[in-house]
Amino acid sequence: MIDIKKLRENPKDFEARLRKKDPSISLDAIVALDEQLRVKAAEADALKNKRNVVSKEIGILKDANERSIKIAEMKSVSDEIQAYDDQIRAIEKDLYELVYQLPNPPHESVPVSEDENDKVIVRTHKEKPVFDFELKNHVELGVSLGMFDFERGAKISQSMFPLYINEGARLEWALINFLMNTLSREKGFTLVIPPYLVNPTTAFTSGNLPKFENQLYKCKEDELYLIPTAEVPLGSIYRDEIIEEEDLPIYYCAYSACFRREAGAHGREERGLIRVHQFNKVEMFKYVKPETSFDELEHLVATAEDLVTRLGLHFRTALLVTTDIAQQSAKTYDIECWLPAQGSYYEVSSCSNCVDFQARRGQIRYRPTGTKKTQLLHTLNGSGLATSRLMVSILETYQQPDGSVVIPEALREYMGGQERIVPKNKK
RNA sequence: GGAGAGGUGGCUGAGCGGUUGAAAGCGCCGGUCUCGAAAACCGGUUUGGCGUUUACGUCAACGAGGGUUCGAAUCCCUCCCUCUCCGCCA
Repeated sequence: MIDIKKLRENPKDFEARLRKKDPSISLDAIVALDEQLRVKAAEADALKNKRNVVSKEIGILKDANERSIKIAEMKSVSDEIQAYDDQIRAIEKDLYELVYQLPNPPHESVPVSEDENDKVIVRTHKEKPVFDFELKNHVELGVSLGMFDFERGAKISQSMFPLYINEGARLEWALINFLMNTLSREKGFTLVIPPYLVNPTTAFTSGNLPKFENQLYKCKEDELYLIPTAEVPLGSIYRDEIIEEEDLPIYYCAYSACFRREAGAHGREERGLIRVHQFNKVEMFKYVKPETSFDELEHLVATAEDLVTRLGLHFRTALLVTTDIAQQSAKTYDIECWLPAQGSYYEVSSCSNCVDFQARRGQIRYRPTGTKKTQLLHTLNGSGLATSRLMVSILETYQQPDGSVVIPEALREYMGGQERIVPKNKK
């Protein structure tokens, strides 16, 4: 959520910044409603003050006549206040409906463009692997190796709900273990197992509600949403709390299944595991002091890059343009792995600095040492990493001419030393 | 799921219709004392909005949201959460 006080100071400037993200944004209605709200609230406050003062007098008055006169007088004041409060509620409702739709303004360092292809490739790692045989894509590989069964997944649930079997499931768990171990043992992240179903306030804090409700699975009876990423529960751990400065920064990581309705279009090349309704991801989340948040973002990206590097994959890191970053983010880097059979790069991690956008929604604050005044802190999130996507890149990158797949060295200790996944008929 | 009890400031815990934003104790911060510390004593110690701005004024908040009332932490309704007992269950 944006800072309405800052908006008030210079609406045109604020609007210009927001338009870099979404050119259709106009703040005129918000500014007008905010002005109305403050006028009404000031008038209502004056009346409430009067009522408070006189009500106290009534409490100590002995004379019955005087009492009933004042009570009658206050009765009409109260009616007036009631009318004001009704109006204020209506204005607030209109105002916040609009404010909740607004995205986080992008940081100055983000390239301004409406074309996602204008993203800046800031780093690449390793060369593209070269193959001297005909490549299979991850679906062909995974199915022939008995790792996935998409038909039966659809039978059990729906299409785009994958079923991992045998070495598919083992490799997925190996990846998750590798990521969780590395982040917790070497990178200073505290391990978390969060709830996968969250209440509306939690989904609001992350930024998913109200604007993107149609992307979430909902348990209507219980007013709960299935999480689209562990970012959502991790970001509400300290909601409505005040943290001491000395306790910052706080790093958490969590594995979770992620559930997304993916309402809208998907390309036909997004088969297999690339875009599914349920996938696995290890998520990193940071609570930090505002002045450190952009440095923390660079560290977060470096951490994610290190994870991909250890898996021996070719990837590139992209700084996304203003119109391509998520609404809650001020600046986002994507890490894109090379998918040799598809001949394209695909996102395996997205690292964002949300600055105070989520902190304001969730009232997550800290108290700078030696001061009385609290301040909103900054939150960051990054995939570390999306294992279902990684699986695609690993299979396609490590495939062999005989249809087997070599297991990346970093994962072997989590696979009981196994070095290769081979087709059943060759075992 | 059934029956009962309860949710108050960093914590413990009073208040149950009228100077209570909230007693008291603990904790914490500052001061006195001390070579220093402890003890003792004195003072301070929630958060947010609006307006002026070191000070200050005012509104709001006692799980959340509604309602009753001139006036609500206190009464009523709905929801959420915690605890105890029973049931069920990995």
